[in-house]
Amino acid sequence: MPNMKDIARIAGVSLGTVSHVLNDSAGVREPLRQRVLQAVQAAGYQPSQLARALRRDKTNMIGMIIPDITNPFFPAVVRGAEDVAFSNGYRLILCNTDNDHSKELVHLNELRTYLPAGLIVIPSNFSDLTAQAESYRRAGTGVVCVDRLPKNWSGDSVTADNLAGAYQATRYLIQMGHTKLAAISGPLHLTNAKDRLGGFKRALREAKLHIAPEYVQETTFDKHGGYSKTKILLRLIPRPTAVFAGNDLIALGALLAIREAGLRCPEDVSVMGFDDLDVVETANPSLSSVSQSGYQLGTTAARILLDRLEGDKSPAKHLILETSLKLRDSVTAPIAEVNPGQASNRRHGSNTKRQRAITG
Amino acid sequence: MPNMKDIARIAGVSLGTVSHVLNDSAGVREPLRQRVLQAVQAAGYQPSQLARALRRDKTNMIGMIIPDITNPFFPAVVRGAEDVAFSNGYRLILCNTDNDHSKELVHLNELRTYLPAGLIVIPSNFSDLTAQAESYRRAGTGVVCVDRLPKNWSGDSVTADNLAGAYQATRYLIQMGHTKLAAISGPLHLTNAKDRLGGFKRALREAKLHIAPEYVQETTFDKHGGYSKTKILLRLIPRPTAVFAGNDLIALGALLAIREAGLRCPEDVSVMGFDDLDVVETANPSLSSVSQSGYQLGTTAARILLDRLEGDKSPAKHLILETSLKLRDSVTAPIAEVNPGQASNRRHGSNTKRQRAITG
DNA sequence: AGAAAAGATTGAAATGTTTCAAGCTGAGGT
DNA sequence: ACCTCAGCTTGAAACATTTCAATCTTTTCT
Repeated sequence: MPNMKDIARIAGVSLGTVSHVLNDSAGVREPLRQRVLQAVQAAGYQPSQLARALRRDKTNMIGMIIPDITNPFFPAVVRGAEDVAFSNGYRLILCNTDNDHSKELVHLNELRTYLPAGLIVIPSNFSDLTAQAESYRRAGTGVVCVDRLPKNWSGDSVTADNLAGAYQATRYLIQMGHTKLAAISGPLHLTNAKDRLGGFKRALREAKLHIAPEYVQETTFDKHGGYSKTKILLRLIPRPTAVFAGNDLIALGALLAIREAGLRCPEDVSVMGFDDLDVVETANPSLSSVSQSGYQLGTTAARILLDRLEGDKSPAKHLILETSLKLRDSVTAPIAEVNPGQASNRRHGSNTKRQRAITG
Repeated sequence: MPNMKDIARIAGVSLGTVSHVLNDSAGVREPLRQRVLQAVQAAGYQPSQLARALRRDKTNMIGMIIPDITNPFFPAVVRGAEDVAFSNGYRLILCNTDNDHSKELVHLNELRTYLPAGLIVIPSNFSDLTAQAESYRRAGTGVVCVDRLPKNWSGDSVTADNLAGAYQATRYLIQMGHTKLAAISGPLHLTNAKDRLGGFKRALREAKLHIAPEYVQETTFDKHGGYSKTKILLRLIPRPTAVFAGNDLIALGALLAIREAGLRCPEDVSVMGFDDLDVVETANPSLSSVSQSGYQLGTTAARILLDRLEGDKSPAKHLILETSLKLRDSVTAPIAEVNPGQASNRRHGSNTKRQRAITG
């Protein structure tokens, strides 16, 4: 691998000149410039990112810390971030925390020694990111939080409008005629889970519907959580006719539990998910869900970070992205109640293209 | 951030001694050792990975190049690789190629300037990895290929036993009584697609079944490909009673097309997938599939790579991981043919736990 | 006890950049 | 023709480590 010294020799100029040509860091007269550029071409020279980073005290790598790439919501976020980062010359270092804040801490500490230009983080459970980010920021490293926020977070963040999305979805369920609603929330120490439940409750309040506390269950954001909590909900009397799930995985678990209980969705129980993962379209039945764009979450976070790296000193940004309601087959009016026509209509049209988006 | 010089000063020793203590690169007498260690503790010193890499001419980062993290099969591979890499002190740089070999080339070239310790690659379409890897190897950087192989690949590789998996699945379809079989293959320039189709054809040959060429369709490894090719297959006369899909996404697309054609799966058409993604369990109907472990693909590749980095000079390894057949609701005997009892049995038991694994 | 060998410690060079101060060149004004 | 000044160009220092050769200590053997 040729280095800058080689280029300097080939072009017959000094080391400094080569550097200046490469970085536009000082005016270099055209003939010299050309000689350098040609030498670079001829030798196939590529500057060592390592040496450059050492000297500059900053790499062009972005640490991306997420709970688990295997969770179907996160890949889109990562991809969004990678696309923006890559096209601006940055690379992504991927770290999985398994939602374990001590593993997150290990990543945070070890990443430091690589001098990343910035961090994009989906915080773990009980994340201590707020404290850690402080020390990163002192070193001039940007930190952007995505999807959910750790305790006391005051830095940049990008999240979906979880509250509005859940509110809208719940209001829709109520409009369809449901009054026996239940919710299965994600872990309530996560801000996104909390906001979603908040939206659910607000819609209930506005409709003057009261539900007993056991109609709201809290669990982990996965299929098994949805499955086991749905089993509990289905034993309640009166049985809920609609379940608002904290995310799609919970909703898929709910579907399983409903089927296993010998009940049908949506005839006996309607289910509403959150996230609108690709897979819910092929679920049985296809799942109605609150749609949020993980990809956009990722691109937006990366964009904010890059702006910071380019010197944006404005106060912390808290971007909230819109959600929309995707209606499919898992929600219908409660059976033998108001609007039976609409209900049956909804049940039979299993044409895959049927899908309405209510935005805002 | 304290550096080694600070530690040397605090401990009252030379720079070299600190380095030796930290790397065990030379015997250091206990009292000195302790002083150094204490100084490290006291100052909270962490060595700069950058400087170390510059000097050693090698980072502890592993470049992971994959088509698209958003494709549901790949996250598990990445996660497997990350787990092994992380627990051995390595970090993963994630690069998406979108199956575009020129984008792959860009990544390959740019990664070089970071001096990665190794590369784990799921090659893109028409990948030129073979040539590129040569230059990496000359620089002492290991390259391991996963899931599918580029042209003329002779280096380390880890793949699933695509041929055996497809063979087994097809034989099962034949055992169930199907004679009108069809296949929707992934792009045949990809080795995994080719092997799967090979397995399919071998099973046909052994059973002395002949099918016209139009019963084998080739498409991309995604839902849309499966959807559009299934539409073609369903128009053939006689209509196939079973479709072997090149992967689960194709199979999910097939499910859509079948439903849209007013037909039912499995009653009218059985569908067999490949990969056994998490999501196929909740598909409608739940999908029978050839199961392969993406996670294990990832861990195995990382393991091989790390062994190489630790000096394993043995000849190129070509690991082939076993697959197993996961039976769910999307496959049944052809209707009104042999074995009607088994068929109806299969159709009605939609208990999610029903699932048999036939291994080997 | 003395010499040799083995082992511990050190200082400096080297890794490939960027950047800063200093020196150089050439143009423009007198 | 000389001076000034601006703009180029350069060489060297700095970044934080590893490693090698050299020096210094200790141990071991006679």
